[in-house]
Amino acid sequence: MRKKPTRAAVAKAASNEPAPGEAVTAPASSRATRAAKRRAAIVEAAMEEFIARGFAATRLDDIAKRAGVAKGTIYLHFKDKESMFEELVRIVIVPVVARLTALPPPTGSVRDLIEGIAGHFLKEMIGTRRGDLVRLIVAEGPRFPSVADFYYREVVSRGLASMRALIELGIARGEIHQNSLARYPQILIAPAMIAVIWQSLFARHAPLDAQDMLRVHLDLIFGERRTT
Amino acid sequence: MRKKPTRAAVAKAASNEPAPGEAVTAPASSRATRAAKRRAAIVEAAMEEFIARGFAATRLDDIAKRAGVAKGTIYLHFKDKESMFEELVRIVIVPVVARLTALPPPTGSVRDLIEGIAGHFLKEMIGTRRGDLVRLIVAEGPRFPSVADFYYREVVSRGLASMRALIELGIARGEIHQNSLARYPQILIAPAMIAVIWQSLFARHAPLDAQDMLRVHLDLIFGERRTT
Amino acid sequence: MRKKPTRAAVAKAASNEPAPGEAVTAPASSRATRAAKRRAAIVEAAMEEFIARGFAATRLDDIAKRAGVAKGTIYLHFKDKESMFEELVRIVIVPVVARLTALPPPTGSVRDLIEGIAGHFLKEMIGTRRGDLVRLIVAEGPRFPSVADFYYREVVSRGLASMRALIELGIARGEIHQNSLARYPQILIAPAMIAVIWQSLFARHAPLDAQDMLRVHLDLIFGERRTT
Amino acid sequence: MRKKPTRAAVAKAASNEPAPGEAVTAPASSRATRAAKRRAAIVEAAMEEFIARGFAATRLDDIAKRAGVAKGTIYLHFKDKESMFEELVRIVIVPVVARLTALPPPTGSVRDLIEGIAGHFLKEMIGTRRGDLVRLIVAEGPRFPSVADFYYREVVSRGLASMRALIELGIARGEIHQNSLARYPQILIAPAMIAVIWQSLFARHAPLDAQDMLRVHLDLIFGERRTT
DNA sequence: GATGAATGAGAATTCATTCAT
DNA sequence: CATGAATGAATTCTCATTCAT
Repeated sequence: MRKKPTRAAVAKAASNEPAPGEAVTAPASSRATRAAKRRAAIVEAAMEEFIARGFAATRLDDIAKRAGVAKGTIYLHFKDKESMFEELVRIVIVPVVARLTALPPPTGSVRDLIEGIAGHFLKEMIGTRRGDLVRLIVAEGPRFPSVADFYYREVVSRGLASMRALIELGIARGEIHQNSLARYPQILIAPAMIAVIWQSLFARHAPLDAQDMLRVHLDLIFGERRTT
Repeated sequence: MRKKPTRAAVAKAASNEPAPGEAVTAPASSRATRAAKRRAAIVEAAMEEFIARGFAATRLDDIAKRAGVAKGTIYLHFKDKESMFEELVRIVIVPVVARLTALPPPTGSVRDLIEGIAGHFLKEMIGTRRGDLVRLIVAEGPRFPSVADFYYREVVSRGLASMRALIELGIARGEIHQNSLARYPQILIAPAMIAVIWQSLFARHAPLDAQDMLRVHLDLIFGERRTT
Repeated sequence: MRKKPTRAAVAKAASNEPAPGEAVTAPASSRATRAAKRRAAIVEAAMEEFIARGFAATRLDDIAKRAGVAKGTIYLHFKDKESMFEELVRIVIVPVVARLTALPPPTGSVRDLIEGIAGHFLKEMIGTRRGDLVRLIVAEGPRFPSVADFYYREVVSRGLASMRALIELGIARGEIHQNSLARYPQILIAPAMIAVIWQSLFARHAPLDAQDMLRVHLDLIFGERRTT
Repeated sequence: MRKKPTRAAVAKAASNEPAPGEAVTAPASSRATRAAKRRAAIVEAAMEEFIARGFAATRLDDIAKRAGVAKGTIYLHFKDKESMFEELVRIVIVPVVARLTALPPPTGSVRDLIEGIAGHFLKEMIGTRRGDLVRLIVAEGPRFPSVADFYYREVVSRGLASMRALIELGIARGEIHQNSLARYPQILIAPAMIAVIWQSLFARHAPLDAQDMLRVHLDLIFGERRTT
């Protein structure tokens, strides 16, 4: 799931105790921390570049420049461009997964729950790095099956499972009347996905109020709200 | 100092013999016809390659090989790789636009109308070149604004306008009860789009019955059908 | 996925062993020194090739081969072929300019002065790289206005100014009787230029004794020497 | 001396009598004439292009376009680019040679004679195609020995012989006092050559009054004119 | 560990030349 | 004869990857 942690990374973790008798000014972390920071900088920079240009058109040179490291340094952290890309997606997606798993405090109506989750999701996605990441995966998926696989396994299937659970809860509570919806939790997600893609492609032609669209869509599922 | 009969040339020479017994009226292919065929072959090949690899990773060499022409021939038809890509999208999209415009024979219920259209759309899109084209545009759009623009202008805006018209008709006829839906025809389209993208990314993990999902989604909008 | 020790790299590694018994003080060539040597090698090689074939017909590949570096290395030093050519001319011309500026120790007769200068000039130019450079500039000047400009500014205008000064000195001292000559210092130079061009074009048909021709020309200006 | 006249040219000259009984509206010339015109157009166009861009950088496509013929037509008249260039120079130079040979109507003083000839030469050369041709030969000579050879044989050696004859006449008549000048007729020509080259390289920096410079130079040889 | 100069395979593009029409 | 579409060798330039310092 996580890839082989790179020779270098391992070495880093293992060795590099300050030589005995050497001044240990910067407490403990020193080397290891700096390395970690570098790695983070590379990941961050790479993500920006990959999103902006796609895999093939991204130059390691630019990543290095943006990350403030030398080109060679990248190879201390990643085997090559391809595995960098694959690891990258993993690294960036993990926190998303965490949030997905740390599900909802099941209070209030199912609609409010979903509206809250989806609203939050949209806020995080629209016009954000994260939203672009989705587009990146759509774009490069076919050439990086392992990325598509990972994304499906970690994000899509889990997300859909959560949605399905919520839908079933809604049905059980009588909030949702259409039983068959549980078969296609994708329908619940679809407008949000569309909104994300819309932003990066057509925002300048026709801005889209994703939150409002979400509400309309939920009205479809839960029935229109009484504005009372 | 150059030249040699070339596999392609040979093949062409061979294939152009009219089948025995066939009328030899038109002196085989006129020069213009030949050129047109070549061009079509290039377009076809290029589309395959671009879809399979994305813009940057596609080699003109491969396009040429697949189209059965020499590399240089491509440059007789297209200025360079970029404009080839841009023109390509236009060329392939135009027939789609035509079909969009030649819209509905307004018979029967709005639901049947939409189900017919969307069903046809899905059948044409899923697992087809055309579906992949959508993914390609999503993937390359940000780096080819002119492509995104064109697609928005010719396909998206028109398609949405049609959908909006249908929704309004549905509302007027009392088939659709949620007026606000007319504000977001995207919602009508969303599941179909999702299905298209799903196919090219996740089909092997979890096949998706797009037609069935469409029905469920329409049930959401029009109310569930009595199975009577 | 790349690499291989490369003839050049091997050669370099071999040649850099300090000769046995040689002082090994300076740790061979520092990185900077190496780079400078490489650059010099490229400049040298490029000059040879450009002179031999002209700008358009020169292949970067050949320059690289002759310089003993990889093709890509050239691009670490020069933006592209054109700017390489332009910089090259500058680089090669600068020392010439220096010598032009470090004028003459004004001893003896003006004629002797000029004969000394021009003789030296001819010795340096005829059958030398430097002479060919002049031809190269004549050849490529129209397509490289910046080169022609540079050459005019740095060499031609300065050279003519020096000549004019000498002519005026000659007039003042009564060695030159034709005042109008100061208007056209080009006349002083002309035979030398002709000689330079002659060498590279017609030497094998009819060798030209440039030094002797120069003497005859100076006789024209200063009056024939008494052979006493 | 002249190259093989090209299969096509020969054929053209030989055959193409109008078919008997055919209307001979456009008298005699018809085919042959048109071909000759074409050829002339190609020569003219090629000369323009070669002068403007040099041999290597000139595209046959551009020559064809400028000449108003198809690219293939060029190959009916010339074997390939190289021999086209070589023949071209010959073709353009021949009339020059003719004029050189049809030399002097030996009237008046030698100085007037030379001033007339050189003046005419300058008028024809400066800022003209013909002047640029000289530069072209200087530029491409080393890569086209046959061109340099031809030019030397037909133009340079003859021109110098003429000059030498004139100088000797001048010496015999007492107009020229420096006997050694006859050894280097190049000196007589040098300023004119310089002027020609100057025009195409430095004219925009510093215009040069070639005729005036010529006069000053002749004053050097013949003594200053009394303005009486 | 870091660096970045060097490498050279690879890709886009050009253009002289051919040849079917 | 003329044409110009087609060819593909040749050339420039890029960039992932390596490795000496």
